[in-house]
Amino acid sequence: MKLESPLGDMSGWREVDFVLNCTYIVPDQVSDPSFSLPKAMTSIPRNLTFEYSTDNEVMGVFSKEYIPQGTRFGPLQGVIYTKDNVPKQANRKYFWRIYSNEQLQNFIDGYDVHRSNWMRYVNPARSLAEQNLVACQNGRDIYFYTIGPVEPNQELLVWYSQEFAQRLCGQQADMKPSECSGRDGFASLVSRCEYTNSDEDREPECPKQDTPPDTPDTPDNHIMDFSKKVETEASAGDTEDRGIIPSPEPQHGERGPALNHRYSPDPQPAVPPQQRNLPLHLHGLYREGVSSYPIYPQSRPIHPNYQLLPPYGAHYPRLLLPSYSPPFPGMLPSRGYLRYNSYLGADGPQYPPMGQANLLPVSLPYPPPPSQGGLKELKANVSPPRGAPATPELSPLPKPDGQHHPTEQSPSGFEEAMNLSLDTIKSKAATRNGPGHKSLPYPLQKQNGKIKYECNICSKTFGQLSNLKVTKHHLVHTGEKPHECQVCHKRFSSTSNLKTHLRLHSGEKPYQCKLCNTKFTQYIHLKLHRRLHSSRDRPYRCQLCAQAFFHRFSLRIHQCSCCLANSNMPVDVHTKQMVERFDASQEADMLTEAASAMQVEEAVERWLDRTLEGEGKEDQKEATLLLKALAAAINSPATPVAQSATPASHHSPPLACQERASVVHLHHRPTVKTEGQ
DNA sequence: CTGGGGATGGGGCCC
DNA sequence: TGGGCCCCATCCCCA
Repeated sequence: MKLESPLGDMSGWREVDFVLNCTYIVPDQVSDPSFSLPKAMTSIPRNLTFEYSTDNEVMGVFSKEYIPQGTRFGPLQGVIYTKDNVPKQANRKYFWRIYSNEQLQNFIDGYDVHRSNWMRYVNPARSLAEQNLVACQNGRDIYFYTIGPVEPNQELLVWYSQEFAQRLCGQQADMKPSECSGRDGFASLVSRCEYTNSDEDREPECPKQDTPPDTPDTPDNHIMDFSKKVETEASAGDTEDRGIIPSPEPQHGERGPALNHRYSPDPQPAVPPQQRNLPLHLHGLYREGVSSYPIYPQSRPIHPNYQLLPPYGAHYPRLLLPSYSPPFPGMLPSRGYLRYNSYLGADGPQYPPMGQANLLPVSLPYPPPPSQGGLKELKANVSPPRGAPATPELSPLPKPDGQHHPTEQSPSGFEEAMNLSLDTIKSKAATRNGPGHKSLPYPLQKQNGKIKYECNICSKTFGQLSNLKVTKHHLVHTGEKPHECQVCHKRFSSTSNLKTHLRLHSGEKPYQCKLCNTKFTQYIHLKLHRRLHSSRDRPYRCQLCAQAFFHRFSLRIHQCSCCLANSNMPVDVHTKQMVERFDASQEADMLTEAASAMQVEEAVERWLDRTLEGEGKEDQKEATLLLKALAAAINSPATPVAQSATPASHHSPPLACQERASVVHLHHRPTVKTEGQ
């Protein structure tokens, strides 16, 4: 079922309309300034991810989940140049023009990966059909708006808003696609816009200043001139950001859904090499109808089995998407680890501190931006995610040239270990590595003779003799959610979480409170709920100390260990607490009140085994005491106190009498599975 | 403010 | 060794 776009047709919208009708605001991730990855990498919102080429270059930006129409990303960040202070050596590949009152006001230069944000990596749409973002200037910022629902794993592809294009190209904006079809046509149009229209006609007061003539030092100053950008980037050895080196990419129309899908097992485009030098960035846009923005996209081909989620699902409970400030990119893509890890090389000088874009004060030719206008804009939540390390980055600093040195770890090894897409894991394990392929990107340490695996992102260590824990853990960093609910298509990082979630659809509530019959889908909820019942809800009360229990057998243990058997001794507070804890445990809950002594004993042992793992010697001692208390409870004859301690409604014989014949074997007895009632 | 309940991250066991 | 599964603590939202 395809849902109607709630905002309808946007084709006639002005930039202000996008501002006022923006439905969701997705701020950039706020990263720790001390984190060494460039801001262009770390700023990508959590619901987006990078796509990487086999050379670990950023090929584009993809959605990780459903993104509704009218979602705003941005603003674009970069170095601000006024038209007068553009350095002559400036590389203009990532220049964006900011206009005020139809006058060129300044440029935003996204070239520097430390001062620009993720938006520099968004590719231009090469057809109307594939476009899903529109670039708008709001105030003196540039934002990208979704012009239709964006499906999961779909590439974000942007084109200018109509007004934006008109500012850039003036009358050329009305050109029909046929007049400008093809790459050369677009390039020539851009040149006209740059030199004839914009600079001379529309901005006579600042001729050529925003587009100085070609020089060997600035070979690609044709803003938006795609072909030049590609050539120069590829030839100039631009190692600062290797992500912008063109990667194989099919022409529009040849780009199939497989390439658009992140989990595509074989993203190699089926185009001749000579056709692959296509632009990766908006500034060299090639597409038909350069400046028109006439038709909002028909739906792109999507995953054939995908069904649209409700437009305002659980991930969009509010206007603002949650924004974390991870010390490492929680948005690291599945394949991105390869690149990410290249930044975590073992040596090399530091990156310079990330600069902050020096944004100019806003002087609005348009209505004020959301924060000042009618649109509700919430403050980004910059608190770190749960589980994020307090110390953000302990790994070795990256190489400044971004070079990857896969000597000790082959790219395939990283990819194998890190890409937790099930498809990828299975296909690659089957086709290339096979089972037992070992390329662990984790430092292995030995502690007390045991191998420890350490996550090289957050330095968390895992003790199990398997890197499984680490790969599971790594989902936290990659954001990968390989397990999908077939009902609502929500994705989860683990099967367990998915299973829990499925109970919501099935209505199954397997955990029931014995006292009030309230049912829960998660055991922890029952456990929390039980705390609500005050002692008056605990029907089994000791008449000596007034302590109450949920279970009669707990009372018996308590009486024999704390109040009766040891009445001539100081009350062991710890043992008392242990009995109380057991009484509230799942193991105790699983027993009926008519449970045999052996069943109670086994339940205690199970609970002790589970509870005392990792606890100290004192706890072990208390466990022993509890077991002794249990033995005493089971073996001691019933006492008048014990009888009277049980509620009148419970006239069954005391546990000790019931099971007098039972022989207490605390160890080495067959396991009796006790089912819940 | 409190409790219900969904989601998330993670540890451990079994096969 | 790794996939599946269970369990748990915690966070967060909402009524």
